[in-house]
Amino acid sequence: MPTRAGGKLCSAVAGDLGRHIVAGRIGPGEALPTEAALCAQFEVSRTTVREAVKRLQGKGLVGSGPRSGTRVLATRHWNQFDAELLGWRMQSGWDATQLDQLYEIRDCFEPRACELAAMRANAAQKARVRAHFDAMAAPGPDTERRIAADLEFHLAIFAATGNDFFVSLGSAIRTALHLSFSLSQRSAAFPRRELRLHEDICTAVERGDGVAAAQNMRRLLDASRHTLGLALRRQPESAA
Amino acid sequence: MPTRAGGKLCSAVAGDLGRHIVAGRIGPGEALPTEAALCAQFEVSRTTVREAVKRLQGKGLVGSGPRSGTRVLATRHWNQFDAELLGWRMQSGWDATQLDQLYEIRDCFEPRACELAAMRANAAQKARVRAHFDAMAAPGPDTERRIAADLEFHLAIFAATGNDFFVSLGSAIRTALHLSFSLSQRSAAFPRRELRLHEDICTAVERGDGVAAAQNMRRLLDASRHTLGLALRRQPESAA
DNA sequence: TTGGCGCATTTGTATGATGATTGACGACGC
DNA sequence: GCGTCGTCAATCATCATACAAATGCGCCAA
Repeated sequence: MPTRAGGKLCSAVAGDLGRHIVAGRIGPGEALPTEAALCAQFEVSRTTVREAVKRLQGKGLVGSGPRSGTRVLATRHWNQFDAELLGWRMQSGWDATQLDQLYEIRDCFEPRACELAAMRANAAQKARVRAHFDAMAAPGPDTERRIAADLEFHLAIFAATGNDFFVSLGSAIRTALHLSFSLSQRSAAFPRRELRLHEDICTAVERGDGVAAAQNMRRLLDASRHTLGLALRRQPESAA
Repeated sequence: MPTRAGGKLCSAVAGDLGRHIVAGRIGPGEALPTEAALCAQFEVSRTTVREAVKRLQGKGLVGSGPRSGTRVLATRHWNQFDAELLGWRMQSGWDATQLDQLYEIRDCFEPRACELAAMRANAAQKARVRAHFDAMAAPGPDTERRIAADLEFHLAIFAATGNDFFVSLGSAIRTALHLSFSLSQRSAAFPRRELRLHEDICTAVERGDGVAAAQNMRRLLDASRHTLGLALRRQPESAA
């Protein structure tokens, strides 16, 4: 298997620079050190520095030009759905506001993804969703594996939509989901309600009941928010 | 202003490779030509080739490793929300299925974005939305400018949500929106209904009426779909 | 004051060389 | 005959150096 992330040094430099940028230590509009300075700072060759910077360019973090140096672009140019970028943001600290924004996004597309999955999933896709639920529900002390199963459960639903954009969204927030799953300490006290909601989603998808699947996903997101102690900014339509 | 896309040659090579890949001319799992071959093919140096490949790596299109060469990754690794990637996909042909997938995503995000914008936008943000609507509604033969105003209208709504993810989504699908706007030939026969719906959205946002804003955006998306001759996969809740 | 021009700095591109990693193939032992 | 292990070679990763191009800044002159 080819190394997905490419080389090592280059990735390390890109990661270091990326983390510095997303942490705000080099504000938008400011220039990065010159290539020569970066070479000295990281003790690597100019080739490596340039390849690292090219990675950041591809994510919309920086733009460069002769004489003006390499400058951090405004955040609106950043590709917030880039998996690496999200990872860097998380590692640089992740406050309640950012987590709230993430849930706002999940609110948008996860219920809808459930609905589409229920409407379109074939037998194999449904089986995968069920399998990941089973792995999640299985008793045992292996918290890490349960979190992984939870994550795969959500990703399987995205895959079942048959829409590449949903799949991509899933990959993008994979790390973020992993964080939020980890945050809710569910080792011993996995909320029974959340587990039940997962099962309800699973069943609804298998039945092809899109409305129920979406509804249960909304409830699950609300429950997850509650577990994390976040405010409910969304109007709970279960009240309507 | 620094050149946002970075260099020229490097970007050209990355674009050529990217287009080839998204067009499926180098299927997932297949290997790209070796660096030496690419140098010969594009008549550039290895430095340029490697920097271009690094850009593609950053987008999840390819992964590389010694001896195995640089291989195209499975589409699930691709960052579908990358603006450049979307642009390449469009330039490589854009069939009804892909356009439909795009609208499925817009269905998820845009109504909710309208709702949030209505709930949170400050005076300046509301003014920007209104200004772009005015530019769009202004009479005149300048179709291109009207399309640009339409695009900015949607982006302004994303910006007004105050959620970075929405902003990023806006940038990501910017090119796609531009295409879909262009597809619906609205030079002379700009559908009056769509214009009206834009105004309704604008007014609802100004009033702070999130529900109405979202509802009107749903109608606008449906109308836009209709204009493009796409099937309505979504259950129109206006019937409920 | 203002206009243009030149220069220095920084990025962009090219080239050649060396090292590190890994997949494949063949040799060897069981 | 089969499996394991070591060698080999292909390919990417990194480094070092050199030159070209572009552009912001300051200087100079009108």
